[in-house]
Amino acid sequence: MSDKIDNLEAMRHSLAHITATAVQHIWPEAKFGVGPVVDNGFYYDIDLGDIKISEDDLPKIDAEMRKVIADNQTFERSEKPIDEAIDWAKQANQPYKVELLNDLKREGTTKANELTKAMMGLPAGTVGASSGIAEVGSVSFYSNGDFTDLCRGPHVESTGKVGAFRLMRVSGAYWRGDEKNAQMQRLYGVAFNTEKELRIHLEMLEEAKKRDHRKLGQELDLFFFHDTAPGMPYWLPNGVVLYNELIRFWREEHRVRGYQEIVSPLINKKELYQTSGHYDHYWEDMFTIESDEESYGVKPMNCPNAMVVFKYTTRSYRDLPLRLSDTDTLHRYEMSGTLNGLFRVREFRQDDAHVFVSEEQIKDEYKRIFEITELFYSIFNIEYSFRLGTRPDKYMGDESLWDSAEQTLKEILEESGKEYAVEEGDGAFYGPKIDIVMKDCLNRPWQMGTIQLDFQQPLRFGLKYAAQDGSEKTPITIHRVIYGSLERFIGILIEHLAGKFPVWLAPEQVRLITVNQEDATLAFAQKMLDRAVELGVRAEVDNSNESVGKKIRAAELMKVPYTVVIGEKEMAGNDLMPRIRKDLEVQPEHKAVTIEEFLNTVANEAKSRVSKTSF
RNA sequence: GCCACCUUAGCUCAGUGGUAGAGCAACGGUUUUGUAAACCGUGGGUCGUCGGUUCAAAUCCGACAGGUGGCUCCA
Repeated sequence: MSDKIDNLEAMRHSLAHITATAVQHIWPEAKFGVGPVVDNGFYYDIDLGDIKISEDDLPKIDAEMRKVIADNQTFERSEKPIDEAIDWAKQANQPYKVELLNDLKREGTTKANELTKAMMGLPAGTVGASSGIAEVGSVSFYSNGDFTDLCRGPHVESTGKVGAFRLMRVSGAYWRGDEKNAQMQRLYGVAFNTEKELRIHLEMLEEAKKRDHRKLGQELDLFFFHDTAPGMPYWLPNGVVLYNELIRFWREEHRVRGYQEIVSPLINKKELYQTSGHYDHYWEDMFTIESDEESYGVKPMNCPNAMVVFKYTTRSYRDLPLRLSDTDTLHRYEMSGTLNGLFRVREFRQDDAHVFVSEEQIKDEYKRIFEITELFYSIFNIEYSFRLGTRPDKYMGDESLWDSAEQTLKEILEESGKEYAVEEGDGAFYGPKIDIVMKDCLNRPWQMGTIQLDFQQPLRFGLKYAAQDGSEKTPITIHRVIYGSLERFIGILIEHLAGKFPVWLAPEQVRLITVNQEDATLAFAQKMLDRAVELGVRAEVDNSNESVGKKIRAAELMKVPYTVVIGEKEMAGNDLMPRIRKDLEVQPEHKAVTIEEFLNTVANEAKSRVSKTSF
């Protein structure tokens, strides 16, 4: 770790501290939670009772912070034995700090200190003020001016040395992340060493807004949301092209890899979910229907139906791995506050498949699935990472089975040589999983694909196959999606490409622009359009009574890959000079081509799903 | 669901107590255009919904709906 990073860390810590200082100056009754450093900045959780901080209060807090900074107060570090610290916190009327300290006492400060040292890269056993590590049994405090806060540090020397920052927003946050606890108010800030870095960060945020998939979804006429169905997208013709092309690609690649597609009911009796176990774990998050005195659930996932399909007929070891895929529409009653454009919706489709395997086949099948993953994610050239989710608090089945399943997934990940993170307790209730995570334009992580191991549902549904030795065995199910949901994937795709889709995905691949409104010009354009349609190229004619410049601009704004102007020259038999969207260009000077060359090239590019033009 | 904020024409936005405005888009006309915005004109809004305060509400208050940023949740 370089000094600069350490300094940035200390600086952000100090700013969180200064935020608390300012809040206490303004609202002396404030009770403080925690104020950690996060990506690009810091936050502080504060309980002000009935007083609600709104964004209008930020300038006031900011001004107070800058006063403290202008004072250049020294951060005085001190240590207290844990019991004294608890007394201090009680006296200071800081119940959250008392709670933290009591927990620290229970866990032992040694462990906490060693953890801190590990984070700071210091050797074990280091203690004392110079290292910033408290003696065993003690905790550290930092004081500046009239404010003292329990804090592990490190801090900068004085309040004047904190670089550039900006308070960004305020939001609610549950104490210790548990919704059963009191809701506190969280003040967020970003902070950098220099004004310039801060400015660059803020500009980046502005740029990110331009590629927000919700904004581009509207500008490019891809989809919209409506009060009639919150959280459920209406897909417009342009968006449906994207949707269908992605599914077409998926079908082609899965068909050759032995997947067979099924379709199953969207509405199922509650008994199905009782059998699968979803009734106990998921019923509250489902849309439900009472009809003919029966209770139905709108399906939130495909697996129970896939189990039914497996059980439909006798199965043999010869059938395994049995790979059943589907893209049925799913509904989940997500909490209103969590809905977010295409990233979290209540209605969506997954590029789903359930692979039924014997225990010996798990590893090999996982490898095959990893290969598919690699293919799909490399074609879009978007960064992704793996995340292993282990047994959650709410789980089904016995622990030893979970442990061995988790071990298997770890081995698979290790063997794949890919880096991965472990998220304890993040598995599905029926088994551990490997998730593929991608980031949106604001760097927020989203779970995309997921590959889950399931020993439970096959047991619950009583799935059996005839083994080679004539015995009956229960298969294991691998649940897997590559894109994740088509909705979320399209959202990520829009943001990463800023709406500039490769030719194979572009809703409109070619726009023909007429120079004038003469009948002959229109007829010529129409003939070229007919040929394009014949070759499977998605083309449109813009014959509006506008200047060529304006029509070019319109095509450019819709991010159409190819624009061709049709006028006297073309009609006289001259070659076309297609205008190529900048990001597709391989060379600034493109060559003239005949209509046939042009349309065939576009058709081939779309078919081979290349990301650059060959003109 | 929780906290804060937002909702005015198809879109982007102005309008803070005296019965609604602009640009773009749309439509009509003039023009007949050569690679990112020709010109003139026209239509379009119960100011998210419902209720309240007031002589008077887009504007103040409340509820609800939808959305944004977080929290929580996340198969």
